Amino acid sequence: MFSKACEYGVKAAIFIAVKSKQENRVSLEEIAEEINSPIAFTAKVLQKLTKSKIIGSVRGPAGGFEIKNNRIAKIKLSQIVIAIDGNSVYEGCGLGFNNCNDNKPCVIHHKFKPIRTDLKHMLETTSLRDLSKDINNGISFLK
Amino acid sequence: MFSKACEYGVKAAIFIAVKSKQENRVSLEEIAEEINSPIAFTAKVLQKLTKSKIIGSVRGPAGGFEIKNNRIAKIKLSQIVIAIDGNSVYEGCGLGFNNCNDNKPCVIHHKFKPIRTDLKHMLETTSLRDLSKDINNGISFLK
DNA sequence: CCTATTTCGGACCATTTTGTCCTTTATTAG
DNA sequence: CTAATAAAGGACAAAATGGTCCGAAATAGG
Repeated sequence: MFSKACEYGVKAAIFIAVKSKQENRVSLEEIAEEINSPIAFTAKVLQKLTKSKIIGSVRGPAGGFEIKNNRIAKIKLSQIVIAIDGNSVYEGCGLGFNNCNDNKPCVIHHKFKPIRTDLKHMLETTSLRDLSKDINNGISFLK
Repeated sequence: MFSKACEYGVKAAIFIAVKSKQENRVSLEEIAEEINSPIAFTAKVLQKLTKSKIIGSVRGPAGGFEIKNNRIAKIKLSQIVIAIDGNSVYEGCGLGFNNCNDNKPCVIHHKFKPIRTDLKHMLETTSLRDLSKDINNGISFLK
């Protein structure tokens, strides 16, 4: 469904949100440790999220990644997915056509449409705040 | 969502179903031409579908691929997807965990579950017959 | 039986994705 | 200013996926 890079990105963003609410910044190493991901590869993913202004980063001692508290509820899963995987999940046709639409549908277009719509809606309405709640409650996990 | 191989597999199976209803067998070349796919790669995909007994194949002159008419309504999209991509679409967690379930859910488990369930249901209830109808009516296309 | 046809199947190549390493750049503290 | 720290970013390596090529095996017709 999503690329590995995107999976790491979502997990990392949630962890950064959790930590940003509590205390301060988190380092790349802490993140990779927490979400059980390869360090250098995770760095690349975080760079994408930083360039997309989804997370903030500060270099040097006591630096790391952070998300301003007032933004945590505003950042939606859709933003992270688009920043990393592009909008293929959104626009992509189930059979890979790029000229498939309501007027000129591929054979499975109408079967896929409602599922895609639901997925899109879910991604656009689920915020980092929603997801970080369960972490604090110990209900869900990241690794 | 699905691999290229799987996309070709679905398209090919639908075309074979359409042709099997009308007349006789179709050759690899005809299939690749019709669904606009690389010939040799399509051959590999068709081999998988043949081994999975989803389609039938006959070698030699006037050979090709076919689906017995009484099977067209019974073959569901889910069978093709599983034969080619495995059951990752079914069991896979949205964040790639392999130990994620209702009791021990990942952060987005509950958000993903209904979407995955709908997708599964759609794949399990959509048959080659359903899909080949629109082709004959000229409503949908394969390339 | 021979030949043409068509799928089967193994080996190989290309591209994309995933992952590593190392140098540069920014920043903080002493 | 210097040293230590941590992200940025380029170059490279490994693995997975997508795709090609060619000979072997099956089969039908003459």
